[in-house]
Amino acid sequence: MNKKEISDILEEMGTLLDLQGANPFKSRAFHNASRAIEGLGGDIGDAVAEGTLRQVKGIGESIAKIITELVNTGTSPEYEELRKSVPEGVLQMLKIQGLGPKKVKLFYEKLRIVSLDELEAAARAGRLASLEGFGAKTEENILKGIQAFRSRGDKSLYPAAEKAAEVLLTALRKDKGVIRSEIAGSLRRHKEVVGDVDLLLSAKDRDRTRIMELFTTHPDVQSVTGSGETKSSVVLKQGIHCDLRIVKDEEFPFALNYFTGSKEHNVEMRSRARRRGWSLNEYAFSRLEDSPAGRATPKIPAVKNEEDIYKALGLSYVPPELRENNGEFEAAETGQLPVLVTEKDIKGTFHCHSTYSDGVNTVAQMADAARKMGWIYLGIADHSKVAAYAGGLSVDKVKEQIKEIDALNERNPDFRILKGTECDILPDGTLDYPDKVLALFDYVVVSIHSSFAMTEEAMTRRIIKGLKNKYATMLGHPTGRLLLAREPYPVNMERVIDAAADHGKVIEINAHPMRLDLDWRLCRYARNKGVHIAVNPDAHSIDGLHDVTYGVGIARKGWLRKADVVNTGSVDEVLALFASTRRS
DNA sequence: GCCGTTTTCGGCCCGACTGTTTTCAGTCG
Repeated sequence: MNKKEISDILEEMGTLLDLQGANPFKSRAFHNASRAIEGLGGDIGDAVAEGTLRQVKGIGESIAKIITELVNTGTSPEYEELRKSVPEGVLQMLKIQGLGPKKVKLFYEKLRIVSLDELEAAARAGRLASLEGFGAKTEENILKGIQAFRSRGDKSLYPAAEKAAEVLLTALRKDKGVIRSEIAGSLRRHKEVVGDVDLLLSAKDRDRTRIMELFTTHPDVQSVTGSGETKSSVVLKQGIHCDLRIVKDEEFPFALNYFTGSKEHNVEMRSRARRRGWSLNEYAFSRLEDSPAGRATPKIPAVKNEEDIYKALGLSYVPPELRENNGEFEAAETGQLPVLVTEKDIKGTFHCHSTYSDGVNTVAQMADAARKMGWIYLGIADHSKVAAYAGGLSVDKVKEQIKEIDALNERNPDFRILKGTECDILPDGTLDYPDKVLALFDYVVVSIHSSFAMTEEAMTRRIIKGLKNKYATMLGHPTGRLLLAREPYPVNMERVIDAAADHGKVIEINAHPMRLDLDWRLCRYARNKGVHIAVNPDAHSIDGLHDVTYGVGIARKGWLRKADVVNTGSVDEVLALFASTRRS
């Protein structure tokens, strides 16, 4: 059992204790332990074997015992006992916005509701209003919440799906029979949320069965929903659906193109092939029987890779992220497609949390992980004082953190930790620290965490006022979609971007795993206005740094080049840009 | 359940919002 699985089980145990109405501090201990394990560097198996678990803050005698059992046997009596106490459907109800353990417990105990379907029926029938403290409005909100949950479905966020896909591909590539292999589908197109993972590989016919078996028996596979010679489908332990297709190597470019999509892009590709007298499918180009009258069908060119397919159709190579039939064909025809920013261009990032506020790793650990990713700087931007729930920093703490960062920088001259803050924009548009405190930082990320129920006009003014502060550098999670489950707060982003352009401020693409933010249209709008864009993971742990991939995807879909992204610059370039944001 | 002593018990993050109340509990970030 790995770190993630242990952390998830501890989290679930905490939730189950909440549902039982156990001592809230006990349940919190489990939630804390879950976070502690998540932030643990190194292998959990090693920690158990070396007996160093108890040294981790938040892990005491009882939880250390549970973790040891989980690692050694795959389960634990305490966990099994807790699971038995609550039907599975009850846990699902907690995923509905606005429902917490207290209300769910009430539904379960008073009305014997044990599934989302039953909850929905009860809300429709007005049976929830019979409970003390519940009324029509609550029922309405619950129905809305269920609908939102269902429409969201069992989709996964990009970073999680990408990680799962890489693990499988790495395992499959070890088989000598695998010639070429690639992630396909919406994941390759870098969609923010993906429904399932498509893997494609090429191999000789005689190797197919063996490779398929390697796939369906992989340790990450929970259940096999279909298996054949050329296609198998499984559900992974993370709940992600995953398909594997195996084709002949000469078919690989066509299959990769076809299964990458999008559907709209494929339709246009095929129609362009037809105009040349060819037919295009997932295996090959072929000559049309009835080619366009009066014209000789051109010879079908040899295709070795995807680039060759585009070349044959008179197009430059279209990166997967742009394949939406959204202007990419026109640009590819005339050689206007930009060279897009890549993950390798990223030299660091700015919006990360540490143990000073609600992160699980120390500043030093975060910096060390960033260095190992090949970055040359990392900006720490912990919460400001009003965000008490997240351990927002008092002014004294700010000074303490700055001192620590200065000391770390002195010791490691080859890596730079940048001093930032994620400062709340208060309801009246002022910032949560006075100017003389803001002046202490290298840069200031301003963002909204409270009072979401404003009119669009009021919210837009609030954000623009916050952003216009002399010390504000960058707008954090800009489109207000704080959670997948939550509707974005009302804001006119075009006006905010215009204001950022006028005052030389930066807009971030926030890539927190639970957040869907600046979408690619706004990204493109900002670029066209000359606004600088930063790709930030909003990482709360060393693993969270990986989520920068999410923002890179959005940047690519917004047609951003390396030069458009702030964090492709050197330390000096970045600091100079940040200094320039203070002129206004 | 964990932590850290003022060292084996007592404290553990808090302010705003919502829907229901008429003084507050539950949820969220």
